[in-house]
Amino acid sequence: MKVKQEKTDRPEFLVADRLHSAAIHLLRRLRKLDIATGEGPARLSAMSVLVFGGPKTLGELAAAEQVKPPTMSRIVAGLARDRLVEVASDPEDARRMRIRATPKGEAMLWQGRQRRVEYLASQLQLLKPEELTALQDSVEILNRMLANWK
Amino acid sequence: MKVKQEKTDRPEFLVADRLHSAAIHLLRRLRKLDIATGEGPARLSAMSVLVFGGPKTLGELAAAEQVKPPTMSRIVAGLARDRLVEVASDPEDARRMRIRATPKGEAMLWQGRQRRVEYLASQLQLLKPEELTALQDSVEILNRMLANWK
DNA sequence: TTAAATTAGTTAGCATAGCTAACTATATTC
DNA sequence: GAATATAGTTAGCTATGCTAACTAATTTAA
Repeated sequence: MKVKQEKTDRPEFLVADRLHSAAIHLLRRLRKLDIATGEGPARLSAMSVLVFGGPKTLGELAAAEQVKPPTMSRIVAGLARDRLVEVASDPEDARRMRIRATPKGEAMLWQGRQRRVEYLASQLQLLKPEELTALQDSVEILNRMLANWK
Repeated sequence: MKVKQEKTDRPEFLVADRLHSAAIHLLRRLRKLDIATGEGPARLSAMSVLVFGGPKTLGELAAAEQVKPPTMSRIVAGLARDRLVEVASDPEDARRMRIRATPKGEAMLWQGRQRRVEYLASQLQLLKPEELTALQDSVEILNRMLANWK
């Protein structure tokens, strides 16, 4: 362990590792709440893109979610089966499909978000106000960084 | 959308949602690096617990990773098959198993971390120094919060 | 103006990772 | 010694990721 000390002491190394760990454990816990909505994280994330970003083609959705088309194809099929999205073919190009959230889908997303935030908020209460502020800022830094990744 | 404005304007709501989104997208990207190690995130996370926390029983590992025993049982079986961990029965209690990382397992973990940090570091260079510092602090706040969750 | 190439999405089939229910084996308790 | 409790496993389901190979539609080019 001692010989590897120089490696672990590099600050980006530590940030990378701790960030990885935090993301894994955060998602594991939030996933349990999401089970109550009856939908998994990939579906919720796709719904979120549709609700906040408006209708998208399958390819656009796959790109936004950084998954391959077959993966998104199956996710959309599931959402459509549950009437959370509506699929229509693009009149301009019959290969494309327009995917939009239904009112049912929007409602589901709001409820899930509500559930998540109520749980998270109860935990955030344990933080000092300045910690919450710091976290808030960093989440935006993180999201900006993620948005700019190649 | 307008009618729901009060909800979305609550700061914890926004932090929760953005954090959720950031965690999902961060993990999707890191997962792609981890593919190069030939191991999935659950395996890497379990290895990390073993390497940094020392040998554990299956139940302890499952608890640390917040998954059910059957899930961890399969993960450990895969790690053992690949000789990344060694399993020995506890002489005190034959029901228990002592799971420890092998040198091969430790090496794999170091390499994966190395790969991750090199990728992350290249992205972190795009941040201002004070943003990196802020992120670093917040990751610790987050990890503390996660550690204290019931 | 057809033929070739490209693009959008689907289908089939594989792996990982989560779960519950039901099981085996060992320890503990009464 | 019998009943109960505990540690892990096995079987089988779901969801989510992938690649390879396909269909259908559009665009490009001969």
